Amino acid sequence: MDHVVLKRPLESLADESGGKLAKFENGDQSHKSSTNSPGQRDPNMVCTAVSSEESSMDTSSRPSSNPKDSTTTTQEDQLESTKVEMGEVREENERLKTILTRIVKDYQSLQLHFFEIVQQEQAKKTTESTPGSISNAPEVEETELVSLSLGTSLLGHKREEKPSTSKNKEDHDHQVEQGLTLGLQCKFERSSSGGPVPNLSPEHSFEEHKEEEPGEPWPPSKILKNNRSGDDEVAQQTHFKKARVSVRARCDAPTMNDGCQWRKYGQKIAKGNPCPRAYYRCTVANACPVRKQVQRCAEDMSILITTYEGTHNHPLPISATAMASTTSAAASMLISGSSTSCSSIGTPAITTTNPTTLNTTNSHLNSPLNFTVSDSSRPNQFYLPNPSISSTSSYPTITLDLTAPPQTSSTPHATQFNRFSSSRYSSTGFNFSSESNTNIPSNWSSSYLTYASQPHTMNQTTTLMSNLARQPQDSFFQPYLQKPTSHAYATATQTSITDTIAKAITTDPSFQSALAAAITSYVGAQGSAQGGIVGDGMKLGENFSSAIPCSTATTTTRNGCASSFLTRSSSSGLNTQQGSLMFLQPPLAFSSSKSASASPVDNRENSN
DNA sequence: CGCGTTTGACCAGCGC
DNA sequence: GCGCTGGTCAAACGCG
Repeated sequence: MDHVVLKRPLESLADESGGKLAKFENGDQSHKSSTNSPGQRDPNMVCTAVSSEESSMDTSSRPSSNPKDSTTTTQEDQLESTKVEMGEVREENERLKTILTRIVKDYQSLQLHFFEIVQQEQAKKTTESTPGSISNAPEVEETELVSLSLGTSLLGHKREEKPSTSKNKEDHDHQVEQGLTLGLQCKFERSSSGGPVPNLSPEHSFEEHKEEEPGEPWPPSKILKNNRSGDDEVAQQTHFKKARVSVRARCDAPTMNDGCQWRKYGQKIAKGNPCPRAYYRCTVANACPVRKQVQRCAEDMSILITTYEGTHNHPLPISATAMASTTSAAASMLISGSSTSCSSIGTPAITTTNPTTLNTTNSHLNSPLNFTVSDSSRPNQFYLPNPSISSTSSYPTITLDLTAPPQTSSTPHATQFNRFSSSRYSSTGFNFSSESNTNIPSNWSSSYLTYASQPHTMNQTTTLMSNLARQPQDSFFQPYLQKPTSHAYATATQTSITDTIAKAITTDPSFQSALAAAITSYVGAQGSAQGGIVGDGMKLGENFSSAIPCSTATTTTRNGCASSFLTRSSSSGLNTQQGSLMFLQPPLAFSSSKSASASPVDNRENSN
């Protein structure tokens, strides 16, 4: 009955968040009853059960008015306990309201701080830049403003300004091309142009995502066509299916053991790589749309490139949730960038020779991942560890680089997180189950990966989640921060803004807090959007985004935000594993108590 | 015999 | 229209 505490805070947050969270909540309500399997428990579902219990209690209390009813005593007890719980709920509501207020304040300070920094950078740039190189570009005079919006205010009138600034679609597109938009509700305004450039409001961006990423990204239309089913989903998934998450890791085995069961269904020699590319599909569930491609890097045979496509539509083994959540989060963030820059902007190729592998400057965060966003539709735009992988692909791909690639980052911070250079994955290197942590690089095993076996380390878990969210954010900022103008300017802008963001993140705790909250919320929202149609299990991201708005994640240990919820959820009788999973697997189905023991496939992979 | 892998064929998308 | 390439299918094959 402790779970009853959870729902009210969610609702109160939803109310205070101006409907966005409420939307998620409702979205969840709309389908969770039919999608949660009996064995799966999540806060919302539990709360639903509690609610129904309460309602049933109400109905049953009518006959209890009969003094002769022998159940009157027990019902009164239940009523009293419910009242007590309601009191707890109110307390929790107050607590969460306070948290939310703090978030808003953080966000506001963040926004002000960032504006200041950007203006300083712009002033610095105009004084330092050589007039000859970029003075010909009219965009030099532009002032770029990045707004990291947490989904509050501002947006209404921003939207209203849209029609006035773009007289027709062409103009609109053109402006959007020049005004840069980011996945995390970033806007760039051109002060010289007078009017604000159409930007992505959070609502807009979320709505877009809901339209474009309604659910699982797979199966492709072709497959569904063959299956003669789900025509509507085909149309809905057409865009999102293109999101890919590629993982580069040193691995001796033919494939990484990521905890899922895979069946090989094909093998091809890809152009430009003597090593064959193997195609696997997930066999955990019959109709699971997830595919993965495994290929050795042509340049370094010890590097295994595993590319994941799709979202699992079934509960995952514990051992698979870490990788799945990682890839899903990355895909979500990629999609956020793709949908805002590709779909909305419809921008042509933005070229730069600078790779965009980026790393956060927060060295203390211990995040080991290098995130690379690649989209071959934009030639030479991204760091492509293996051209054969994505040079001809039409899929936007985000690469999680767990190796130590050549230091080609455009920022000086890139070397800080390449700590895997000496770590070679064994065949079980990606077995995220609790038993195999010894094979995992210390960075992961000590923080991110141990969540499955140590749910009580929630601080570590949430911290790493935010790292995961923050780091790629930085990287996929870059492609869209560039303007389709001169290469020199694009590079300068890119570096400048990246440095600006990095500086802001590293110097201002409020910035860290607010940005982490924004990203984690966004990731959660993405997860919600994806999970909306997937159907199985709850949409974990909802809980993450709505229940821990300040998740603050990164700063959980510092300011104690969200600790209340986390503590509760982990101590409220939930399966501890689930409790831990809840915050790390936004887009994925809830895993039941399925054993993490290796499947036959796992064994096979392990044995190799 | 069941299950998974292998491998050649087929199809679709894309560029020339 | 043609060729190239990526992706998938499905029959053949191997293994336990």
